Amino acid sequence: MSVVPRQTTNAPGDPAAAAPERKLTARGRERRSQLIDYATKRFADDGFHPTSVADIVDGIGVGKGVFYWYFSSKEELFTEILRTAQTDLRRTQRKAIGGIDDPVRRIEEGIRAGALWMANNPDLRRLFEFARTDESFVKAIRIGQRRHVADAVEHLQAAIDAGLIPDRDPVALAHGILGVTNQLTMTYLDGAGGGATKRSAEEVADLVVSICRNGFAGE
Amino acid sequence: MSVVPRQTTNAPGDPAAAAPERKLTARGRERRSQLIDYATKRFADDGFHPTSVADIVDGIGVGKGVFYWYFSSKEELFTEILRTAQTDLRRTQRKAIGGIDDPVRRIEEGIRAGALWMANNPDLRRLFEFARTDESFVKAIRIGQRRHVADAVEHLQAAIDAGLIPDRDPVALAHGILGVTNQLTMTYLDGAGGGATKRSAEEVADLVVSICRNGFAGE
Amino acid sequence: MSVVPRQTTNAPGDPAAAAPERKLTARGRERRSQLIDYATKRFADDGFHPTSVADIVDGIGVGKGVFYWYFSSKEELFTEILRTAQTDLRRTQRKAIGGIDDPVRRIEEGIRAGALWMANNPDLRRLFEFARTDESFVKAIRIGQRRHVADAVEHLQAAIDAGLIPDRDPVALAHGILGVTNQLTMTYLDGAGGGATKRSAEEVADLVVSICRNGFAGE
Amino acid sequence: MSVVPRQTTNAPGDPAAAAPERKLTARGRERRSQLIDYATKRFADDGFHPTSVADIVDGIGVGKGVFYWYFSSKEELFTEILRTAQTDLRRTQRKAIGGIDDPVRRIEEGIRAGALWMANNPDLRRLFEFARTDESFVKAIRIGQRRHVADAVEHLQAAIDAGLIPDRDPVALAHGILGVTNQLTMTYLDGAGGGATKRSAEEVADLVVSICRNGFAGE
DNA sequence: AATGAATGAGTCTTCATTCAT
DNA sequence: AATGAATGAAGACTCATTCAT
Repeated sequence: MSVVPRQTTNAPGDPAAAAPERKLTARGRERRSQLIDYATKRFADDGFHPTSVADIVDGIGVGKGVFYWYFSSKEELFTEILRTAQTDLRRTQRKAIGGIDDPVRRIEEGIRAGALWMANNPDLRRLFEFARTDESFVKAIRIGQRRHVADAVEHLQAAIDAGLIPDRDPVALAHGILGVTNQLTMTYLDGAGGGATKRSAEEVADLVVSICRNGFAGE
Repeated sequence: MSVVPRQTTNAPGDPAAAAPERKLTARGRERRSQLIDYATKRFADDGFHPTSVADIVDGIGVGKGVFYWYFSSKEELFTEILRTAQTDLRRTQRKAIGGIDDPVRRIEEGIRAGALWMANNPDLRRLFEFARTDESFVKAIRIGQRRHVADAVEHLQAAIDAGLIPDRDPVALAHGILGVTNQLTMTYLDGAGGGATKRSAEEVADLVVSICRNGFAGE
Repeated sequence: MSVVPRQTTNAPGDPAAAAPERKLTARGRERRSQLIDYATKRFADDGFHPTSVADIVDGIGVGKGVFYWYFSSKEELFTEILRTAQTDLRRTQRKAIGGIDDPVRRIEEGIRAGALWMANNPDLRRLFEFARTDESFVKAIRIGQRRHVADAVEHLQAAIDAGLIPDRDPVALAHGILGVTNQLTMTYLDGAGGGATKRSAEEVADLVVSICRNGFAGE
Repeated sequence: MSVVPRQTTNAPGDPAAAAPERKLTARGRERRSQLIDYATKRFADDGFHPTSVADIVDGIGVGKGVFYWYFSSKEELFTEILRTAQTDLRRTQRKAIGGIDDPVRRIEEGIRAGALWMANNPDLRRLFEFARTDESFVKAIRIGQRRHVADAVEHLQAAIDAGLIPDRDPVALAHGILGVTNQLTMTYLDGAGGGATKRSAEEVADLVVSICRNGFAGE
C-alpha cells in the first residue's frame, strides 16, 4: 500500500535542460555515441537549425523515440557535443605541452596542438563557430572559451614575467591567437580558402604558429 | 487549393533568386530600408533561423504582403543585408587608406578601419559570422571575403616588395588579420569577453593593429 | 532608416496565454465563430484531450494554420469557450429574474433559468464539468463559479433577511443548488439517466426547483 | 520491426480488455497495490490524460515492463481504480446503515456516510468526476452510479410508502442527493471553495444531510 | 502598396505499447 | 518479474509563402 517514489524524473527549475540520467547498458552507450557522431556530422554539414531530429534518426535508421530516450532535446544534444569537444580540445592541448619548461615553447606547442585539433576535427570547429552566433549556445561555448583563454594567458604571463616576450595584455594576445587559429584552419582546411593553396594540417599549424608569433611585420 | 510556389520575375541569368526589380517611390525606398534595418537587428539578436518573417513584419507593424513586395524571400533579404554590409565595409576601408603612400601604414590604417567598422556595426559583424556557418550563405559571404583578402594582399605584397616587412605568404597574413579583427572586436565589444576589460572602439582598434603587426613575440 | 516597431506581438510574462489580438474582418470573425462552435461540439462529444487540433481543422476543412491564426493554443480556445459560456449563463439568469421583487421567486426563477440553460446547452455543461477536473482549467472555471455562487447568495441572503426562508449558510445552499442542477440536467438530458424516464427541459427545470426548494423531506 | 499489438490473454466474453489473470505472489500483490495507489494520486493531481505510463513507473522507480505485467493498458488500470472505489464506497454506506430500521434515518446516515467517504477519498472523488466526462469511462462509472442510485431509491421509496416523506420521484431525489454531495464535498474539502470557510469532514457531512433533507426553503 | 486570411509541409516532442534479455 | 531499449503514429505548433481584396 505504500507509495514510495524512488526517483524523481528531472530536477525542475533546472536552467539548461539536462540529459535524462539513465543507467545505460553497453548497447545503450553505443547508441548514444552513434547519435552524437551522426548528429555532429549533420550539424556540421547542414547546420544546426536545418538539421531536423527526423533527419538524424532517419539517417541512423531508428525510430524517433530513440532520440528522446538519450537526449531530452535537440538543443541538449548539441550542448553535449560542444561540451565534449571543448573538453577534448583542452585535453589535447594539455597533453601536447606537458613536460615543456620554456614558456614560449609551451605557447607555441599549445598553438600548434590547437591548430592541429581544429584541422583534425573540422566538424567540431564548425560547430564552435556556429554556436558563437546563436543566442541559445553562446553561453555554453563561452564557458569553454574562457577556460581556453585562461590556459593560454597563464603561459603568456609566464613568458612575460620571464622577460621572454614583450609585456602586452595577455588576454588580448590569447584572443588574437584564437582568432588566427580559427580563421586559418577554416581557410586552408575547410574549403573556404578563396584561391588559397591547399595545405596539410601540419603546414597550416606551422603557419598559425608563425603568424601568431610574429604578426605581419615582426621578426 | 494547392499552393504552387511561382517564380517571381527575376533578372535573367541570375543564379540566386534576386530582388523583384521594382521602381520604388521615395516611400517605398524608406519601407525597404526599414525592413532591412529591423531585420538586421532581429537576425543579429535572435539568429536568422529563429527570426521568422512574421516576427519582422509584426515588429514593424505591417502586413505580410509588404515583406514579399520588397523581397522575394527571407534568404534574399539576408543576402541583400550581407552584400550591402560588405560593400560598406570595403568602402570604409578604402576611404581610410586613400592617399596614404607607405604600404605599411596603408595596412595598418586598413586594419584599424576594419576593426572600427566591426566595432560600430556589431549586428552586421554577427551576421557575417553566422553566414559563414550556414550552407546557404557561405557562398555569398565568400565572394566578399575573397575581395577583402585580395585588397589586403595587395598592400602586403607591396610592403614585401619594398622590403618593409618580411617575405611571408600574404594570403595567410591577410587571413590572420581577419581572424584577429573578428575575434577581438567580438570579445571586447560584444559582451563576449570573459572577464576582459571593457574598452572603447578606438582602444580595440589599436589593440588589433598592434597584435596583427607584432604577434605575441614580435617587436 | 528609422526602425519604429509599432506593435509588440504579445505582452510577455502574461500568466495565461492570451489571444492574438488581431483586427478581424467580417470573414475573420465568422471563421473564429465557426472554430469555436465546431470545437465546442467536438470537445463535448469526444473530450478535450482526445480532440486534436487536426480533428478540428479537418472537420471544418481548413488548413492547420487557420487555427493558430485565431487562437494561440488549444488551451486558449477552450478557456475562451468557457469564459463566453459562463458569461452567457449569467446573462440568461439575470434576464430571467429582472423585475422580480420577491427574493424567493428570484431564487426559484434563477434556478429554473440555470437549469434551462444547462438543458439547452448540454455541450457547454459538459465542458464545465470537464474543466473542473483538469488542473489547467479549474482556475478559469472557478472565477465564473464564484460569481455564479455570489449571485445566488445575494438572493438567498435577502430571503433570509426577510424571514422568508430559514437562516442557513447561504453559500452552502448556493452550492447545493449548483450540485442539484448539474446532476439532474446531466441525468435527464444527457442520456446519463440509468433507466430514468426521459423528460423535457421544462419538466427537468421544475424538478430541479422543487428539489432545491424542499429537499427530500421538506414541505 | 513492425509493432503489431497482440491480444493479451483475456477472460473470454469480457467486453473490455481485462487485467491479465495472474496468480500473484505476495510481493506481486504489493506491487500492484503500489501501482494503483501511485497512479490514483497522479491521475487525481494531474489528470488521466496528462499522466503518462512513464510518469507512473518513473515515479515508483521501476521499468515499463512492470506496468504491463500487472495491467493490460492504462485504461484498464483506471477502470480498475474506479471499480474498486465504487465497491468500497458502497460497502461503506451499507455498513453505515446496517441495523437501522427507520427508513428516513437510513437515508440520512447513507448520505452522511457517502459524504464522509468523499471527504476521506478526495482523489477518488476527483476521478469519479473526471470519468463522467470522458467518453471512454462514462460507461464504467454509470454502472456503479446506477447501483448507487438504486440503493438510495430503495430507502426513499420505503420512506414514501411509510408516509414519512412526501411522495416525489425517488430517482430524481436520489440524483439530487448525489449532486449535493459531490458539489459540497468538492467545495469545502478540495480547496475549490471560493471564499467559503474551511470545514471538517463531519461538518460538511452534516451540511450535506441538512441541505438534502430540507432544501433551501424547508424547515 | 498593403492587408488579413489561408496553406500545409514540416518541426519538435510525447506516449502507449512491445520486445529481447 | 523486471529492465532498458525501441517503435512510430500522433500531437501541438511554426513558418515561408501565396492570394483575394
